[in-house]
Amino acid sequence: MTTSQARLPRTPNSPPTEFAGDAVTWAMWLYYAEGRTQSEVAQMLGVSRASVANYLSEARRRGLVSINMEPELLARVELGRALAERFALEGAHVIPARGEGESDLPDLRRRLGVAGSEVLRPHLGREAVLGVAWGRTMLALGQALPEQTIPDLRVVQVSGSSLGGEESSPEFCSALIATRLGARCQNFHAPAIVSTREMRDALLREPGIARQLERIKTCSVIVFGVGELDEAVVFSEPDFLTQETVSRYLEKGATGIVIGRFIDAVGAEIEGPLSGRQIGIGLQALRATPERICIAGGLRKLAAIQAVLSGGFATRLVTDAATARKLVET
Amino acid sequence: MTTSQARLPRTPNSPPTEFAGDAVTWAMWLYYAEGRTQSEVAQMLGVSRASVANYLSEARRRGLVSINMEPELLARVELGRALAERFALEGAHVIPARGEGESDLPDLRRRLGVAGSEVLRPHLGREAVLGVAWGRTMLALGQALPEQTIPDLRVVQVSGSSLGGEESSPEFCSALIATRLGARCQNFHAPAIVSTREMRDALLREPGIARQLERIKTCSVIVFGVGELDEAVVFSEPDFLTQETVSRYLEKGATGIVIGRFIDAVGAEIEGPLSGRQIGIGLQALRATPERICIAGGLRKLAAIQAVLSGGFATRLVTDAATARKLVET
DNA sequence: AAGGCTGCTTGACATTTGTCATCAGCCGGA
DNA sequence: TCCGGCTGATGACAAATGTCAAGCAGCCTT
Repeated sequence: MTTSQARLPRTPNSPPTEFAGDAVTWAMWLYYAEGRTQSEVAQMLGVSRASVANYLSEARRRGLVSINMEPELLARVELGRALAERFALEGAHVIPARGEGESDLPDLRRRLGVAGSEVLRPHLGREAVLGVAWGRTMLALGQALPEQTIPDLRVVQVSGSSLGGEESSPEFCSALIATRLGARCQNFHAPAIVSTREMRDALLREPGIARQLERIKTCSVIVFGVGELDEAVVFSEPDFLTQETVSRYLEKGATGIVIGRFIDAVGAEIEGPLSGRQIGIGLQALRATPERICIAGGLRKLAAIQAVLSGGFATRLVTDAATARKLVET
Repeated sequence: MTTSQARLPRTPNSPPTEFAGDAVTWAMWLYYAEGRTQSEVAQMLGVSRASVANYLSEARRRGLVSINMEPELLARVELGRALAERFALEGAHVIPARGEGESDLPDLRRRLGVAGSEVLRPHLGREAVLGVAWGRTMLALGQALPEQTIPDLRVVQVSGSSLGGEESSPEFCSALIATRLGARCQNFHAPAIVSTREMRDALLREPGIARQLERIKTCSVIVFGVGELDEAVVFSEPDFLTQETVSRYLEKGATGIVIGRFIDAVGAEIEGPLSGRQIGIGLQALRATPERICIAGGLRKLAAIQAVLSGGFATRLVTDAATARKLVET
């Protein structure tokens, strides 16, 4: 025989009129709406607390109460999951899409930068080597990074200099990011594009350049953006990226630009006027880097981002919800 | 000095990419979406369980997660509260409104009957005396009552017989309800309306009739419906409730009928062709009853119900959501 | 640098909650 | 009338949770 105490006879109380005949609803109301404890509710209903617990789980089962997450947030998390699944990424971070339409690009870049800095952070232990590409999104990343000092961190510029506008040039981006992280910055002392294959080959034989290319191979993580490519795009690099040049690549099916290389819709490199004249990390070397964080958003870049992901160039992606939605739909 | 154990150094884990930089979101996801315990979450985030508890309450405070009640249900409960407040009732029970428009009246009555039986139940202890009016809603109440046996319960017919259709007549309603409750039924052995005042006065002097009127005063609870009144309404009592009679009352501002009495918009009794010729509980006697449960719904009865409530004839109301909404709006 | 202040984190503890075997009441069949 | 099975409620217990004072780190002021 157990030592259980004698079962108390209970006289269930009659519910207030508004809950007539429905103890489950009554209990639910007292618990969820009035914030009472199950013990209090049990006392008010005149039943055991265990019964109240049962009523409440019944109410949840019936869907009378439900716990909802912010749908926006939920969607973003699931978009991130879906992206990672769809493109075999290690992870994807989706930031809120501001309103509709192609609204405020600078703001989008700023927010991508903030998110990117969060995604980047865990990969920046000491002894880490961070490769940095170039572009306005990378600039935004640099601006978003908090000032700190990560001991023994190295920042490596992964492509030759003077591509892009003044501020978003490779040398500036890597310098800015290195400064913010309190890291040593190792720059490329060569242009990104030269006039001839011969010139490139000669430069590659230069000890400083060769060393930089070796350093690139030691990168533990690399961050890069994506350049979109269509008839309307113009580059602030008048010497080589002329309208003419771009058109040639477009004719061959170029869909986007990663670290200065033109790729088609599935991520294959496209030969063209610039082939053999570029100095900087190649697509093979990129893919050989352990962590490759791609930061890019905005629907204009949709096709380009898709190309990058299809090519397997990224292990992680930071993008906005609107773009993410389109990406998983394809 | 306390005996508290040395504080463990913790190394917070870095979040998956999709939650980059937001431990609160990460914790929330693991806890609410994946259903893990706080301890598990704490282990995964690499923080103490107490911190997880803090994160979660932060998430709730920020509204990232919310517990929602079925809005329909919530509205009904609050309508009940509002009705009780607005009309100084002890309580009001609001049942769901089926769809829009004046849909299915028999179904509405059936559901009102079910709800009414639940509201009535707690008032039916032994020694209780239940007064029963008449009408199709009372009939529905009778049909909804479960068969049972309440010892020493008495059911009292509160107005004279043969008003309303065959089945919804006072004598049938009280008999049905008494049968269902296993109670003794005390009927009125007189018509509800007679031809002259003299006849009524004479009947009131009859011992059986007088005794029944005394019994009415002993009622501990009375259930009644509400009759709407407009140009279109027709009664199945051709002898007295002629179109002509109804018109007379309408001219005087009659808005509804309670237990056979005509009342205006604020619940005052209206003198008219039937004055002094009715046999049954009067409005004063009704108001003297401790518990007065009014069961009535449907927008056609809106004005009539409002009149009844304004007159203070009910202590409790059972109605539908659509009607309740209109009632609290006035 | 020292010191105070603020905000976040933590371990400990009391409370609250979920669960499970058990039990009373009820129904239907023998 | 008895009996067996079924449903829903209960007490007890273990697990999960909320809360608090104390601790620590960063930051600003002095």
